[in-house]
Amino acid sequence: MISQSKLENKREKILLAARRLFVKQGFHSTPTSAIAREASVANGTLFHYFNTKEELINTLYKETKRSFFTITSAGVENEKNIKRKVRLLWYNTVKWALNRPQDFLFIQQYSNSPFISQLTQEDISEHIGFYYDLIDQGKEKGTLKDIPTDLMYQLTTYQIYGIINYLFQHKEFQNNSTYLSMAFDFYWESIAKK
Amino acid sequence: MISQSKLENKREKILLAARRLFVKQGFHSTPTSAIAREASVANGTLFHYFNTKEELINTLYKETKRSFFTITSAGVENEKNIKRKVRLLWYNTVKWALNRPQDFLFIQQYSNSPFISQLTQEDISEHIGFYYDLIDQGKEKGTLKDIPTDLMYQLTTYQIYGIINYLFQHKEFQNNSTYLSMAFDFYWESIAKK
DNA sequence: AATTACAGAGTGATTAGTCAATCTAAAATT
DNA sequence: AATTTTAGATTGACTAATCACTCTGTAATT
Repeated sequence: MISQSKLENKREKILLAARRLFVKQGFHSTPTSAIAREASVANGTLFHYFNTKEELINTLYKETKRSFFTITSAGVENEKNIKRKVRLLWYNTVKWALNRPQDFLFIQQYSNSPFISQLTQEDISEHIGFYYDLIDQGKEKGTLKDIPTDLMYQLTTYQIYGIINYLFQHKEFQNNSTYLSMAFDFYWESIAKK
Repeated sequence: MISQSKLENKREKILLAARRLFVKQGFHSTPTSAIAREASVANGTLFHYFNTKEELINTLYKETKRSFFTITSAGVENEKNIKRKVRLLWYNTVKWALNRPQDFLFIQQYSNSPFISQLTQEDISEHIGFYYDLIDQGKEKGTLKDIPTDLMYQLTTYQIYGIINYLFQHKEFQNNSTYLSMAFDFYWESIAKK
């Protein structure tokens, strides 16, 4: 079906254009007209695919987040111990962010914005169980420190944000495996039981 | 001079009102008219004190940030060793955020927004030296781990953000000294040399 | 023939910022 | 001490621009 592919094409172009502009200027200072222009479609076309600007933003967020979870959790289940699971998750996450800086910046910006709706909150908790289970497993086996699961989740999430933002500012280290390895060790030591 | 005090009064009222609304709704969805209304001043008065909305936002950011540095670094110089300095800084920061959630949320939101101007960046680096020096001292004395100063700064900053956001969600722990102490220990262990 | 994709001019609402008029209070003059 | 002058504070109606979204017509697809 050609129309189907065309359909997906324009919809996709609008989403990509929106993300590019949102990251650069923020939601509220990016008019829908600018998004349409950037996507090379007419103003009305945007509203053909998304009823409101808010719906566009929420869709973009949800699709980005889903892609994030799919990519970063790939293969983690197959690793045989906690440390290897955590390491793979860490590397997947860092690589994801470096390969798709737009996505990372968009999510970071979005999750700190007062724009967050219940929808978003629910959407997060949909995937969060995966992380909580991993932390709980690690604690049970005595591999990870015995601090509250949700606290550890929060702290490690922010720590990864930290390293990613650092790597954005220091492009020279992005492919430096020694450096990345050091950063992971720092991370691991902070959560592993001595 | 009474007029002087009145002057400061309205300016202050506008800044406070702006922060309240920005935290709730974000910059771009908070019209200047709403700020004026919230501050109980006329529309024109806002533009008497701030030439543009952007100037208002930047002023608010700079004043909040200055207050942050003043409060959180209070007394740190007088502590006798690195761990005590770091601990005081940590507690000052956490308390600052818990006592002034509006300020914290505003800064967090602002620093992740694409709104950041060069001005802002310069403004940050004005104070950042204090932290860098502390980290360097700690590394020299062998108290802190030997990882790049700016990386450690980034990681620890985000880690504190993490714990603060956690405490916002778990008000029951905000005055629990055992809990705070555990969180600090976690923090300290992650940066201290074993 | 019927449905869906797409276009882009058009609309009412909202916005940042202006402006001319009024008020206030202190300084200058009598 | 009483008065006038002056400078800045404050107001809110106003404006030009911009915005999200609609509507109507056309082209493409089934």
